[in-house]
Amino acid sequence: MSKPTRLSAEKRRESIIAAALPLFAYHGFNGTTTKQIAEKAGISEALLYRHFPSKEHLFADIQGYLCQATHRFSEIIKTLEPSTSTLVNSIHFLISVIFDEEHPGEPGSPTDPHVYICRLLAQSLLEDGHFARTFWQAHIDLWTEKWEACVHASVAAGDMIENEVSPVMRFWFTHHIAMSLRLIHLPEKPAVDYGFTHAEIQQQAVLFALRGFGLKEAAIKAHYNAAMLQMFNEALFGPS
Amino acid sequence: MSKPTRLSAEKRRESIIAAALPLFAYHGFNGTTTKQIAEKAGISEALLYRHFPSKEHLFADIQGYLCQATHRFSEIIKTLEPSTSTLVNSIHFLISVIFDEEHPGEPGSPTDPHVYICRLLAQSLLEDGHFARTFWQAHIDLWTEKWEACVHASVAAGDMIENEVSPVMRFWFTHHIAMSLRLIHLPEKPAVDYGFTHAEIQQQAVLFALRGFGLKEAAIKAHYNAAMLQMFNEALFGPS
DNA sequence: ATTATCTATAGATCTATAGATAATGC
DNA sequence: ATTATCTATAGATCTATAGATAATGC
Repeated sequence: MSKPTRLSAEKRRESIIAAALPLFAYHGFNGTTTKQIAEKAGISEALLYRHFPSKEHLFADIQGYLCQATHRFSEIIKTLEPSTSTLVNSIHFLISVIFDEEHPGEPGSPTDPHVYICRLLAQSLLEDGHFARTFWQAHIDLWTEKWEACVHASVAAGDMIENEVSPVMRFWFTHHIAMSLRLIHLPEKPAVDYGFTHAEIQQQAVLFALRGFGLKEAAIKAHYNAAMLQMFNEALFGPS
Repeated sequence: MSKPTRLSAEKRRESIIAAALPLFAYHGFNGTTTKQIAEKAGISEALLYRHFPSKEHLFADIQGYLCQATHRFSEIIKTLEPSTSTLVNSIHFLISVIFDEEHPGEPGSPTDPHVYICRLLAQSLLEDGHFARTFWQAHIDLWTEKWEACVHASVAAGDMIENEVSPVMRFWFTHHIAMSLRLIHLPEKPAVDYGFTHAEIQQQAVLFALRGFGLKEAAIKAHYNAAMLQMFNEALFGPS
């Protein structure tokens, strides 16, 4: 503790960011002190200020770092053929990705950054919204084109009722349901007691969204199999 | 300014709460100083502490004050007969109430407290969620019973496809769409550019929700007339 | 020789209180 | 006599910097 390993500038920067991210996410910009960050990173406050000119800069750098979209899915998406099936799977996937994030054991444990991102997004919406705007622009643009194609394909296949709601808006509404669910589950004790398990809520959200899109009942029955998708997910990401 | 009117304890308390609410809403608990509150209320910090033992207490009292549900609608709701029509109107109304709140001119202008409530709810979700839980419990319990009745009536009338999603959950999903829309429009520049006007977004959200509920196309066409409801709203609440 | 790191501290706030003063109501 | 209000300030933080020291790499 009093003998911190000496790191290269780059590594130290990263270690400070890694220490600061959970603190900012859980306590907000104003609720986090440079002292806390330094302590968590195992360094002095002075060193923090050698790497970042100010607390604001550190915060901005963290946000910038998170905006570098994971284009990991980008190529997978391109390979998917536009169809009802792809649409259904995508809706399920979208809701899962946003709503499924497991709670980190202790605040600050090395979990995937999604929990932190959701908190920072909400914080951003309470401020000028700049981070949220940039983040969504970077990430969502990858999807919309394929989604629109899926809607058209689904209508053409007779699986979906043609309707006046813009395909992109339907996508956003689905996203928004998942986002609110996530926000409500941010506190240790969820802010709403729905009376259903996490899996049930998720499944019902997907069904609501599928109907919201205008999918016909027969198509839902044919293409949406929650249990199967659950297994699919577990195979991909490991059991929850 | 330097000659503040002398108020009764009760009136002064209220004036402090009125001054503090917008500040807390816009800058958060940590982002608001007792000095700012005192200045806005036109009093000294010392007086603030005569009325509230601490900043935390003031904040808690504000939240408590906001949780006293406006039971204004409570009686109206009781009179509504469960029907497809009532369901459609309620969905429209729910989304309007949450999403429609106009932006206050300057932060702190005496607007209706809804804008502030939304911000405080979001802040609460980033903390322990206690305020959000209490607020929703107080307000939403009024609705659910009637809503379930509407869903059953609608199914019975042949307007809605019976489906496995819990009626209450369908209500929450609708609420959640509106809440996310509101959150995204909290910043002066909305965090998402949907490419539609406010009215268009709202109308599409209602249609998405109606379909999400399982309403049949014929029933939607028969009962949902956005333009008419808009006029209805304006007659009730004045033109926006 | 350069780079990473620390200790110590200045200067600015921020919450909260002590103690004094002015206005009201009986 | 009571109640509302103020000025002044203590004590605790909090951000950021100055200046010194220890480790690395050529």
